[in-house]
Amino acid sequence: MKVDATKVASILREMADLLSIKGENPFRIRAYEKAARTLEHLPGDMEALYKQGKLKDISGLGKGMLEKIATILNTGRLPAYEELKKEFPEGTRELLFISEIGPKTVKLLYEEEGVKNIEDLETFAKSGKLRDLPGMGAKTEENILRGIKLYRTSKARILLGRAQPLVEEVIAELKNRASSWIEKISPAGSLRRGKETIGDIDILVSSRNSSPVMDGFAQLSFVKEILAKGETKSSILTTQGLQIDLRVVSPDSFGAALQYFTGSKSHNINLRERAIKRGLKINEYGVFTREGEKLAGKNEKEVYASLDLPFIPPELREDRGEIEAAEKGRIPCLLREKEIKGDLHMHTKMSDGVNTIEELIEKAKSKGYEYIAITDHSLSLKVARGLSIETLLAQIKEIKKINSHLEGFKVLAGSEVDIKKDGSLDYPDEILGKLDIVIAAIHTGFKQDKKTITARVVKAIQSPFVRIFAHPTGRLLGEREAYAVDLNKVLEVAKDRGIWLEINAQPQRLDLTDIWIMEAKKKGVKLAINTDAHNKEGLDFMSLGVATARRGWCQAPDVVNTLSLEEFIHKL
DNA sequence: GCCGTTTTCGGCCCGACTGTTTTCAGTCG
Repeated sequence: MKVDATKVASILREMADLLSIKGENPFRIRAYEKAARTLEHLPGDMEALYKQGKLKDISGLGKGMLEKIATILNTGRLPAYEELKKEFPEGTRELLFISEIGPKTVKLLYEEEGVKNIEDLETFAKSGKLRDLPGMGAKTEENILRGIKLYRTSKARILLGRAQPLVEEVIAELKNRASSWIEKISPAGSLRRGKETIGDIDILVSSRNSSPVMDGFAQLSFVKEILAKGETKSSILTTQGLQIDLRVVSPDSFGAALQYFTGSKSHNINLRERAIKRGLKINEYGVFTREGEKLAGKNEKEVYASLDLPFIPPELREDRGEIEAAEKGRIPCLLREKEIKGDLHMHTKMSDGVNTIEELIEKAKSKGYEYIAITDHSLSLKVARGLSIETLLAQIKEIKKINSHLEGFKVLAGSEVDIKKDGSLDYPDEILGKLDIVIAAIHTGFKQDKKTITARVVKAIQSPFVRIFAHPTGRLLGEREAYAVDLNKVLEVAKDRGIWLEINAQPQRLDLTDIWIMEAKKKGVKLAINTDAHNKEGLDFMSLGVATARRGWCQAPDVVNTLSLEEFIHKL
């Protein structure tokens, strides 16, 4: 049986939860959590890395964890895990997902009252007996019932592309209600780190008087329920069921608080451990000496500087080696959106888009681009009105004509050509040869096994006409898993053949993912950030693609569409 | 369970808010 990193990670994570219910040493639990997180983000084949002895070099994977991984790899089972599951029935772990309920409460409920799943809990709370347990009361009972309801209706994480406009609205309205008390305001949390999905929204404000800001926040038009309201921290639930946390600090702590609330959690833990080693203490108010003297806090730069580190961009703060890189002065100068000079993947109304080529040009020019590629769908993709050969030839002709009127801007005639199930391309070579740029992509047969689909992609990108492999994993956030393709193999072939991999900037795709972008960069494979726009507004998704690229440590030279028109033409 | 520029034992990030308590435990991020 083949066991992958995701499977091992989920076992370790489950063990962490069960150990916490058991009341084990919290640091032991944290070790399991960290190991799980590490494996979840592991690029490449875990088993291969294990066999090469490379896993032991990863911080957080010690002797004990490696033994467990080995046991799972060799036997497909883990006795320690099975023992734990005997102690606490299946449903008890799920109780942890209910807000207000933590490990202590689960243990109490299970051992004292035999509550072993959410249904039991609901019955027990409704009977009014929960309030009689030690440390519980009527209010807690009510909160738990609300938590159960929330859990059942809870929506998944929301897309970065949806969270961003929402947070802008919230900030605008908050400024409206408490403008004279707000000095600075900024999103924090995973939104600021540019993560592809967001669990809840964090906003930070600096103010000399928090009460009016908190009052304004509690009165926002989005508020369905106020979950907490204090001097420095308040939380609301919006009408759409999204949680928004607001923190207010004094201006001289804004940087420390922004650093702290931007996270990630493990980046912060690393930073704090570093502070301790230096005899310092770091919290959301600043960096302090043992004697309590404040060394930094006003802005993030001085917070990092007080720990002898250069500023680390938020997108890198994921505990993926950024602190070590910072120590060595190797924080890359990350790609900026204004460095993007073109967009190589978009659709017109000839296939499944809504705008004309001219409308797309106008929008692209307004973004300061020097070139775009028109890449409608190909022949056999009927659902997206793929272009017949005749229509494609007519489009190429039209583009030529348009180009003859353009100065300092060029439209490339392209196509998003389907990779058919056998790996062949959807237009004959003589047609592909007439195009300026060919993007190959998979739109059917997602369920092929790893070997088949990898061979299919490899065959396609060996075509001399293909320049870009689009949305390489095919995932749709919240809808569809990535297909089974072996990206390590694809990267190897792409490197050999000089194929560019796409970072598709559609909010639901953001594909390649940050981890694989890092891997592509490591292997020397160039990337193209494209919006795959189906209307002209869609070109604005570029910022999401850039954020994802930044999370993958990309610099301008890693991305082909940062090249000027003149330079780019030579690469085709 | 992990880890080491106070290194093989003894630490391990830190504070706010709530609800239950008469001083704090549990949860959360």
